[in-house]
This record gives sequence, structure tokens and C-alpha cells, in this order.
Amino acid sequence: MDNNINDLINNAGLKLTKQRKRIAKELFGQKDQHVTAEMLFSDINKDFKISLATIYNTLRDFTKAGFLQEVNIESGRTWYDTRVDNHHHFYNDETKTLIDIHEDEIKILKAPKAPKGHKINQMKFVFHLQKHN
Amino acid sequence: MDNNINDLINNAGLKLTKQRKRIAKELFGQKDQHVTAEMLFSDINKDFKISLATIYNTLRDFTKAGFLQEVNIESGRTWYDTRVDNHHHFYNDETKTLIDIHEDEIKILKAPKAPKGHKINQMKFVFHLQKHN
DNA sequence: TTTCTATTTTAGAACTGTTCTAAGCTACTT
DNA sequence: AAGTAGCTTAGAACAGTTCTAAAATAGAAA
Repeated sequence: MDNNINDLINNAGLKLTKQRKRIAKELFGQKDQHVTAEMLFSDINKDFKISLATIYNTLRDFTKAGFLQEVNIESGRTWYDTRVDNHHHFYNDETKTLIDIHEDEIKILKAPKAPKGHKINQMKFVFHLQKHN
Repeated sequence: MDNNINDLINNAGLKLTKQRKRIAKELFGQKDQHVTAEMLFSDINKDFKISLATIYNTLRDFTKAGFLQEVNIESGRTWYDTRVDNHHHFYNDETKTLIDIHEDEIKILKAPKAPKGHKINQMKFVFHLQKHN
């Protein structure tokens, strides 16, 4: 099960370095995580010296390999989501936190028609949350 | 009708400066525009000297006044939309262009339930486009 | 094992989009 | 016509991210 990750890294044509193992552990150790590069960097650096460049390189590599999905909500920083299936998000603007929405929690009766010569490749829905008493 | 814009600026408690008039003309001269700060800056500067800081200041002021809506799709830059009603977007990742989707082109049968203590404040849907032959 | 090399990591420079600063200018009020 | 709050500006500063080029290392080959 730990090897699962290692095998995946290898199968993606990536060398199994200490840094990648450590990042993978951080990301895939618990499920459904949402992280930014800075978050990963400071969390890991509590007990494992790693450079910010490696964090960015690895996030890019893992995304390319399909282990992660980028989520863009606020311009200015990129979130990485360990869920790579098709799904959507709640976003709490106040606490700046993301919550997954499983695809079957939404039912679309009518989808917009893509412009001529194009088709819809991916749908990304963000539901902004507000406190409610 | 030109005064329309000027009145709106005034009513928002903003002084009617040359720069704001010019930016307003650029933004609201034709309808349903999507611009970035850099786009506005270079378009206007073709015939009217204006500083980038003023562009940013004005985009912020106009947004606060409700004349514009921010759209965040790619992290790294902010789009401004002259449509301020509730609507959604197609995004062409290849050409980096936005197209409005009127709200009635989408019908949602089932919306996700907001987490306890919260309610959905705003829904922002992005439909990523792909070429299709 | 040891050697070899293509990858990887790294510190720091560079870059992009945006905000801040503080000095001079100007729209509007009196 | 003068006064002032608000505005514009150039450039510095900042945040997030990518780039660079030198040193380190995983894994293949001998």
C-alpha cells in the first residue's frame, strides 16, 4: 500500500527520490486534500529539509502524471487537489478553504451549448459559501 | 447616454477624472467585455497616456462600485467582466478567451447542500472548451 | 561493487501580476 | 480664486511561480 505510491511514481517515468516520496506521503497519506505549494513547503519542512523549487517541480510532475488536479479559484495562487475524478467545490471566501462536492450531489437538467467548432471538455463549478445563522 | 456612465461614477462617490472617463469608455463603450488590467493598459495607451497603477486602482474602484465583476479562472491574472448579473462562462484554454453564458442556458435540478452554518452565496461555473471537428 | 550518466535537487535570480508609497496634480466646493 | 480631499503617477515592493546552472543522486550497466 505504501508501495502503491512508489510504483505509481516509477510507472510515471519518475525516479523515486526521497523528496518525491516525502511529498507523496504528505499528499496521499490521507485522502481528499487541498494544498498550495506554500502549505506543502512549510508542512514538510517541519521535519524534512526540502526546497521550494522541488515542491513546485513535483507538483507539476505529479499533475502531469495525473496524480493531482489543479484548482484555480482566486487568482494569485494555485490549489492542488488529490481527487482527480470529475467533481466540484465549495469555497469559503472567509477562511480560504475548499470542500469537495461529489459529482452526484449536482444534477444538471440543461447544459449550455458549446460554440460552433467546440465542445465542452470539462466543467468546473465553484459554490462560494457564506456564514449562515 | 454618455452621461449615464459619468453619473454612475459620480453617484458612486468617485470623482469624474479624465482617466476614469477614458477607462469607462473603453469598458462600457461596447457591451459584454472581458478584460485584464494589462489589456486595458495597452489598449488605452495607444492614444491616451495613463499609468498602470491607475488602471488597477480604477478596476478596483469600479468593481467595488458594482460596475464590474471579477472572474478568476487561471491563477496568475484576474479578468474583469462588464456583465455584473449572475452568469457563467465558457473558457477557451487554448486562446485564453472568455464567453458569457446567460443564466437561463443552464438549469440545475439538484444543487449541493451547503455545509452546516453556511449557505451558498454565489455559483460560478466554468465550462472549458475544446476544439471539435 | 564500482562506475557512469541522465535525472533530480537546490539556492538564488528572474519574472509576472498586483499592490503600495509618497509626491505632485486636479476636480469640485466654498 | 483658493483650498482641500481625492486622484494619478513612477517606481519600489511584494507574492507566487518559473528559470538557471551547478552539485547531488537513483538506478542501469559493467
